[in-house]
Amino acid sequence: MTRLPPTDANRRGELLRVAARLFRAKGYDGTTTRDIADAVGMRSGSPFYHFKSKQDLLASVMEEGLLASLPAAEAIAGGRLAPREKFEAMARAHLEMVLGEGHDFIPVLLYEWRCLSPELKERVRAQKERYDAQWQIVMAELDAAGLLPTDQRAARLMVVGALNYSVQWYQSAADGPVSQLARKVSALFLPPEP
Amino acid sequence: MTRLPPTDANRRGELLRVAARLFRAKGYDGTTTRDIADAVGMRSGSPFYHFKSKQDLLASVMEEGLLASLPAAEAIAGGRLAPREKFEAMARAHLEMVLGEGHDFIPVLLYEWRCLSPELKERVRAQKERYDAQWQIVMAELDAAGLLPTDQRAARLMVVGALNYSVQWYQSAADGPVSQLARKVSALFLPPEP
DNA sequence: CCTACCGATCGGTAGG
DNA sequence: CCTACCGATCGGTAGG
Repeated sequence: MTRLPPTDANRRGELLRVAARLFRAKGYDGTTTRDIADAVGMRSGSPFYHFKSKQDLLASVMEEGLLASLPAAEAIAGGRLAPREKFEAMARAHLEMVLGEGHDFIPVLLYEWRCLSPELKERVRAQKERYDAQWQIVMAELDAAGLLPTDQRAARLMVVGALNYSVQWYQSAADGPVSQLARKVSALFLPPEP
Repeated sequence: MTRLPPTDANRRGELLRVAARLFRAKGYDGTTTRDIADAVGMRSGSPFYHFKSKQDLLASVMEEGLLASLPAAEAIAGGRLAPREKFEAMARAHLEMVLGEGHDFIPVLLYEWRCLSPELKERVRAQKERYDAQWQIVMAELDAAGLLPTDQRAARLMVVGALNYSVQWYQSAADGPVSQLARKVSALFLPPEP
């Protein structure tokens, strides 16, 4: 581990990481800009040198999370796996983004959405929809293979909901690794293999 | 509709209903006790005549929601329906508590849990566990009938997660009535009928 | 339940 | 990025 010299760019990155962690743990309204400044060793006014406002920091956390999640999702959805395996791979990647060590960005997106102003919602929405579109691809292929017992929209929202809710209860000790959880999700949602 | 004379008891009830609505819409930390007082036509200090603190009001909202949900859940779980029908009835009741007109209490429980102090969490937990226990009964009967392709705990948490997440996307116009959604949930989670 | 109020805190800014 | 600060707001209370 070499320590980088502090630059504007990596100070900004530190603020994003720390803000994500605190927003997740205490909520957007429950976290003060002073909490964030303290956690990175800045004075209370200094975060506003890097971000226009507290809301801007929140939106940036969400964008960062989506930007980090998209490549894996696109690779899986656009790849050549069979529908069943594609579904499980997508579930595993999704769980990783939501439960993985230091992955606080997507939970913030999920739970603090209403704290964004309408304009900032618009700013984040485009990338959010690009992510949802990957799930739609996977669900459409399942449907085409006769593996979906209900309509694609309802199925997708239920699956994603079940995965997202895992942040509320998952403990790696009790529930096993993420890959094992993904297998259970697949067993639960898809009809048994013939 | 007859208008009741204002008593301490029904003023308290008004505060609970209004607080539930505002906590759900704007979050606990995003709602001020002044917002709540305004919405029921009181002065800013008056809610504290009915509740010791803002946190006490939050915990009371949650308890109220659980107290209202428990009878239906216990009737279904303890009833004589076949496992498949019992599951669907439970899902419908759960969706009703989460999506129904004026039912803001349970969503507050789901999304503002972390805002409670440890002592207040303890106060609410007992009733919360009583509700979860009804789901456990239903899942155990499904399992005994060979209708669960994975372990009961994981299945229960996924199902409840999928149902709870519906508050984020459900629109009665686009998604149909709750009873129809419950049927889809049942089709998605349970193996096809022979 | 209202009046009148307090102490603390908060997001944000000017100037360097 | 720090210093020094402001205007606004917030949960809560004493006294009636």
